[in-house]
Amino acid sequence: MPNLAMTKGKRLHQDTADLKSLALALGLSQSTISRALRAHPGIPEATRRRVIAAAEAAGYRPNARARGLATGRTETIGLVFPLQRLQLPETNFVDVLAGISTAVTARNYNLLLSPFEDDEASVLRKLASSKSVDGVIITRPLVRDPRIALLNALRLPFVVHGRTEAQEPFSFVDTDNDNAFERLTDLLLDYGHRRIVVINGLAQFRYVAARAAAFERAFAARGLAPPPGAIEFVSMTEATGYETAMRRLGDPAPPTAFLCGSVFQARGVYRALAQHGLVVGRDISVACHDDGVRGCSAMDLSPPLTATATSIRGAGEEIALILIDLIEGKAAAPVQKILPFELVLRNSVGLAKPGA
Amino acid sequence: MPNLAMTKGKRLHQDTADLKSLALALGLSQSTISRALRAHPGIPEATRRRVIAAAEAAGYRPNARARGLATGRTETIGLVFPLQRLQLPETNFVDVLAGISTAVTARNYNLLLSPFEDDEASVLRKLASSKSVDGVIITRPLVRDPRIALLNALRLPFVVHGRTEAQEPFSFVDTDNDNAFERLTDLLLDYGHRRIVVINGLAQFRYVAARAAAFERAFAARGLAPPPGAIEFVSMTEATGYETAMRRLGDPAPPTAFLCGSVFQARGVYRALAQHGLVVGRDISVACHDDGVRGCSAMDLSPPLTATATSIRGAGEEIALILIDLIEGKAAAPVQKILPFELVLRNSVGLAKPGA
DNA sequence: GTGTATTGTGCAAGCGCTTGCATGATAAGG
DNA sequence: CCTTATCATGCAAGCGCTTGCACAATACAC
Repeated sequence: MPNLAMTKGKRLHQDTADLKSLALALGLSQSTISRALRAHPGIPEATRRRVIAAAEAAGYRPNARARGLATGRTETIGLVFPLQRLQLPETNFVDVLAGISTAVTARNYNLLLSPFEDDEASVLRKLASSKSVDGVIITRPLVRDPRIALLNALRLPFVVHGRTEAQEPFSFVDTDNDNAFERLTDLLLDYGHRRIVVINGLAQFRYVAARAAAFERAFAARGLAPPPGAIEFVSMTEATGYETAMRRLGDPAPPTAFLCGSVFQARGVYRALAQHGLVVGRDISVACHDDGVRGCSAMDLSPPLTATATSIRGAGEEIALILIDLIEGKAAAPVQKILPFELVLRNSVGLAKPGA
Repeated sequence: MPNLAMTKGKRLHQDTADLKSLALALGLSQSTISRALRAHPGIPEATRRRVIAAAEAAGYRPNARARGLATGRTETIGLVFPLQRLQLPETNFVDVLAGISTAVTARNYNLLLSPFEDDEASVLRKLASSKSVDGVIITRPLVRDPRIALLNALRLPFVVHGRTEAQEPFSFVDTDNDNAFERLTDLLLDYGHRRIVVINGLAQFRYVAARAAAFERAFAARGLAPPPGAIEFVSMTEATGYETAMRRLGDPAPPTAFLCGSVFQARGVYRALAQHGLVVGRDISVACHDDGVRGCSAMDLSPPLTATATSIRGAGEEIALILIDLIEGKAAAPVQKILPFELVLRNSVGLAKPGA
């Protein structure tokens, strides 16, 4: 009887490394091997060790498909996203992805990337009905997002990166946008600014709406109303930040402060201000929210930019961990986590000019 | 007998959407359904239509695991990469990933992301023996890369992004680094430059070695020898470009031209030159290779940078397409493709100062 | 009308694993 | 020494699909 355990070393004999041959080689049944490998109770320590040693030597790894078929699990999670988000230069998506990758690796899961061009729903349906993943992550919820209902109907575990309005419960991880923007607005108000322009994101996203509301709340809390047209709903890019700032600086009563949704936009604002010969922190103030995107830190602008800081990568990790917990039954249905932020004061905010 | 084909519409009844129930509902055997769905010959058009309609109505999609187990295929390819490449800000990896994603989506395959921390070999082994993918993509080959032999031994189809020395045949897609660098060097030589500093990548990678050799070849072709210490083997970042340029500008006989491996490095060089009050294209020349990384184009520097241009995203697409062809038997074993480049002349290269 | 193709469909055996239940062996209890 | 609990292991039935082969029905030839 060939003892696979003895043939370790240089040779790779994956070809025959299935349960059956292992069983044959060890003189045990497939069930025993399987249980030993999974550390099921009832298998004596000695046997287990023997099995594990043999498996290792043979380079045995259970066939994922067969295992999946038998268990109904794939130990794979899916990340569903618009293909475009990998193509645009200015995005925090890669950071989220990095976080997810880290968590998935740590938990020994696989990550299936499911980009879509325009029909996200059908990708989700396919993932669900073909049972290629145990759960999915979806991102950037709209203000009212139909995916929640769909995924619930499909009974596919999922975690959303971001919140949304929905009848039904769902799990999400989100930045504390509301409080971050209220805090930033408060700060600017404290410094005497009233003519603040918010360079926000596109209106269809929930987080954008939340930020707008937070901005208004901060004003309202002091019995003030934000100036009309204070909030600009534009994309999250340097170019847009630049254009918007340039345009608003031409206002009859130009803003004394800009509040940006991302460091990308803030960069553009800085460029516009420089072009106008305005010194940030002295002539005009800028603050923003900083997701901690790689290579685009509020700290690296000059002057360094006052911002609410969070780690979008950390969010990615959190999301994946929660999804896996959900899948493994280690957590119950709606896990809702709002990540804290930290306000980091730097030199980009100063007192509003008295005359302004 | 319930006719699933009639119950189309709002209801989602994925729960029972397996072959067996479909067969039952249609009064056909599972084999027939399976064959009809896969357009096997011998199934009359009429039956096929009926089956497809019913399947669609029922939201049926074959269970990927079961199908995989039966066919030995998963229609999934793996991308194996150091987790780190998703964490660093300056990388062309995301662009490659975008290209791969595009191709994979177009060919209706899935993409499994397999990051590793340090032990790539064991990830590859696992992928192979657990049969979770039909093939893998590996990147950035070393000068002599053990992965080739490993993957061949594992009999896992694979395509390498980049070339390497190897006894055995293997498939790859690579930029034409050799000729691009020879061409760039030629250009600088034409302009009279001799004291050129090459800011290359880290020496362990094959493409770095190829570029160094190309540089020397261009000199040799004119019976010249490059100045000693001409080639700097450093990382591909702005910071490194800056530091290296600063250092070399302090040479007793400072370079009259810099040749950079990436736009990232070139940016750093520009910064260093500006700091020295040198005008690019007049006082000193710079050229580089431009992979077309999102958000980091040679065109956007000022002055715009003369460069050999390729599309790293296109390379990603190509790689995935070739791997899929290989898997599907549409291509035979070693497919080796070297992507062309285009030399784009801009304003960053001028004549070497006579006295220099 | 018989013989042979051709056509449409089904049977059943896997694919490689997990797992409920059964079984034989050993240990413990009286 | 027999009974019962405990332990270590195996049997066999799936999981949901694909596919080689067989078969019945129909079409065609003569």
